[in-house]
Amino acid sequence: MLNFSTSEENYIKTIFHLQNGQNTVTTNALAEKLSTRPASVTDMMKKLKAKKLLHYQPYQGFRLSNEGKKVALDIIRRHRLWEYFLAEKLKFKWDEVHVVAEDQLIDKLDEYLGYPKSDPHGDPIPDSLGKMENSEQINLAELAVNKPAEVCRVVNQSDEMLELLQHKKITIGARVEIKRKFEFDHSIEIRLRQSKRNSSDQPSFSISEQLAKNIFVSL
Amino acid sequence: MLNFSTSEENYIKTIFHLQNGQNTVTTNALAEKLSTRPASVTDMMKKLKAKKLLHYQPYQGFRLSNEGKKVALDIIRRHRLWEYFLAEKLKFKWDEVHVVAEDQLIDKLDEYLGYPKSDPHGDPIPDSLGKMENSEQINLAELAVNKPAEVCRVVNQSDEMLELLQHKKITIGARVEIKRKFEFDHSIEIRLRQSKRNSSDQPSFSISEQLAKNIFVSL
DNA sequence: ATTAAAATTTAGACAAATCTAAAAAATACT
DNA sequence: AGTATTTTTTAGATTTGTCTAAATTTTAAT
Repeated sequence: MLNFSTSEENYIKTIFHLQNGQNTVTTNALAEKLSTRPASVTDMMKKLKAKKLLHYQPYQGFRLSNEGKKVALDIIRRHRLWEYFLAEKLKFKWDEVHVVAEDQLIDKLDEYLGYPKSDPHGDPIPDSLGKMENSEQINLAELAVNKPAEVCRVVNQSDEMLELLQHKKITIGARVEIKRKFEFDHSIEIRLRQSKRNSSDQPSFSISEQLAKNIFVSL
Repeated sequence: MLNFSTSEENYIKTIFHLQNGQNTVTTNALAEKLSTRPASVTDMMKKLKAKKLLHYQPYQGFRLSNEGKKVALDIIRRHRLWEYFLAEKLKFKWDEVHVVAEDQLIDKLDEYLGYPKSDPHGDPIPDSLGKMENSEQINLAELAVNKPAEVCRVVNQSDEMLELLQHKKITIGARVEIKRKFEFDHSIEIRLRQSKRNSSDQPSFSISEQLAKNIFVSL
């Protein structure tokens, strides 16, 4: 099934409710229900007709096609399950569930979840005042093998370091991971991970443990 | 705190992550991270600067203002709590939580909630195939006098209706009966019956036939 | 210190969703 | 039936977020 914008979904859902049975829905009725202008309704009707979600002849009103009804039911299902969740789990009053503001919702969700301090990836969750546990930064030499991390600080500004950073394109924010650690010469083999765009990994290269200790990463 | 579009939020969150510490973020870095074009980034930066969410001088990179950081933390909080919920309650794998599709989400939510058949207003919830129970319900205006029934659905969510429900404590599942119908002004006198147990009746009150038509009951 | 390359911004365009004002069609009213 | 009123549609504009291509600024390299 295709994808619809929030606006399209709103129109579809509202038409479904207005066209009890097989009645045809009028432009004005729909405009009023959606608090919009008749002209906007007409515009949208053309689009929904083009997507075969409804039957529509100019000046004749409209009704959902079978496809449109399917979409409507899917939308209604989502909205009602969501409202059930708000009332049943987050303890909103049953007549509040329509107009729950984002902030309220998040605070209740936080409460419901038991004020977790970090998300499934281990990233810290700020509290409602924006306070967040300092995500611990560790130096690159201490990073576990194969664990991607983000370069967040470089404390040594020696020529050697700057040379390395520039040459290997290690920048703040770059994602890196360690491929291997070599005990015998205290070097580590690392690799930059490009963003999704360019998903082909860069070649790996080695740097000394000494230098690595000056590069800080966060998970 | 003001309101931001999804797009703006994405930019703010991403800048926050890129500018670990007090570094300045570059146009290209941001464009790559967001899978968009540098020109689009510049456009958005102008907007965010106008909203005082970041410091920005052309060609000089940008960093979030204090206000911008506050907004970023709020966004991050929401996203991480949501991911925590997906993983902890809906049992998504920790590495799936980023890219959960709407359909999957709703099906898991349905499962988590125990496949409820109606929402907090008593409206039936379609199943994943779009099938919906239509239990025989009649509207309160059509209920016979002195015949107790159970409120199972309220279809009109106008302010007037919500006011009435709250004031008179009419809730889904409440037992009601009609004491009299007044033809002359199209009003009906109704009374809530407490549970069968406590049969001490509440005071009765009148509501318009018009409103009553929007309250559905089952016998 | 110029020049070449890379990064960034501007200019101009487009799609989505809305609006106002005006035109056209349908309906209601003598 | 013929006019007035209401409803609906069209035309043209606006806002948001994006894009491409060209211009500009910064940085790197000889």
